[in-house]
Amino acid sequence: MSIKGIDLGDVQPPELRQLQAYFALTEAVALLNHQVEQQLRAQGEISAVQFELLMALVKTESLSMTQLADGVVYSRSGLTYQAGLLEKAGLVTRRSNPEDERATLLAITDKGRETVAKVLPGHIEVTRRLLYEAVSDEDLDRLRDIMTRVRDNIRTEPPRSAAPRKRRPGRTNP
Amino acid sequence: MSIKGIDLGDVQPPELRQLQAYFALTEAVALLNHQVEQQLRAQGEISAVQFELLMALVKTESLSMTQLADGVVYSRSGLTYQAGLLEKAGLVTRRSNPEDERATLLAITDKGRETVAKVLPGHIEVTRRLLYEAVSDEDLDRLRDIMTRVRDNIRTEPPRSAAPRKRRPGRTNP
DNA sequence: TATTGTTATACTCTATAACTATA
DNA sequence: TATAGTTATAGAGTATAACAATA
Repeated sequence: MSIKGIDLGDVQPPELRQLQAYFALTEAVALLNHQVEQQLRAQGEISAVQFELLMALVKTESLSMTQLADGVVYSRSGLTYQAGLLEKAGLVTRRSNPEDERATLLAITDKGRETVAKVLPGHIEVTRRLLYEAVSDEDLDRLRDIMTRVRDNIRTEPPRSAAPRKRRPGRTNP
Repeated sequence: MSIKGIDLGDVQPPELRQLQAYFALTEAVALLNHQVEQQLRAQGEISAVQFELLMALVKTESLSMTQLADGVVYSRSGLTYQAGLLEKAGLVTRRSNPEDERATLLAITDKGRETVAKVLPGHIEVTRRLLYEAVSDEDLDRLRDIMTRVRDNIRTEPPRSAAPRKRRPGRTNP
């Protein structure tokens, strides 16, 4: 198989279909993220990352940095940076964990909850218009199942560069 | 419906399912992109954006900046920046279009083709391992169809912030 | 006047490595 | 010694606005 103009040699039809799926996937998500960023910034003055962090905190009341990092793709320093921004904006608090003085516990504030409440309807609106409008309910469930599987697949086996440090005990190799 | 710990008020079950799909989607793609970036950087010293641009040029031999911008999420200046990097690396050439001296035509070089050829097998390998391994052939086709529809849906109607300037004639409003 | 592209600039974000403190 | 987190710093990337040149 060859893509017009270049000899792609080993790219066989199944791989080509995979490439198409991959490009459609990443392009769609890039466009989607772009719009979501705008909406979150406009209505809540937060980024998509910060929204993710707030959503994680909303569900749990208090998380350590490490626990939070498990849900995001960031380096530890990047997370510290974002936590700093959120704290400065009054959306979260940081305190040390009495049971382990090394840890920092993050908790969402009332203002943080307000921000989530303020931003969430618009977020749902945007994703509905851009994502779900083009997708049947059936496909939506399928999409969720597929991507959940993909996410779990990526999260399990391969070395996560987002976690240069092993979080789980029992592993000693770098 | 409420997510533990906060009253999310208007978030009804269907919206909740949508949110779950959205988060799974973006999280999976973020993880995926991360790994792909590493592979491309390691094997070809290019970023994912640059890979996208090269792939677009491989298929067409010559594109203007505007045409290229249509396929990416970038601002014009961002594209100029990336084109500059690619040119400096010797992977593309820039020349002006004889038929419209305003335009800049990009073309991939032999070295650019070599880079694509060098990087593509690894790219396919990574996406296969991370994306397709968790997905049946059937689901893959479905995923491609769904995301293609989503992409087209986003690209058509709403105002694309990536194109602050209208590319198509006949629209005069800012 | 509208369009194509570049430049200058400022800013956001991310990662690496060194560092502190606790377990 | 290993782990949790922060800081310092450097680099990549992006966007905005002003600009030059062509249509």
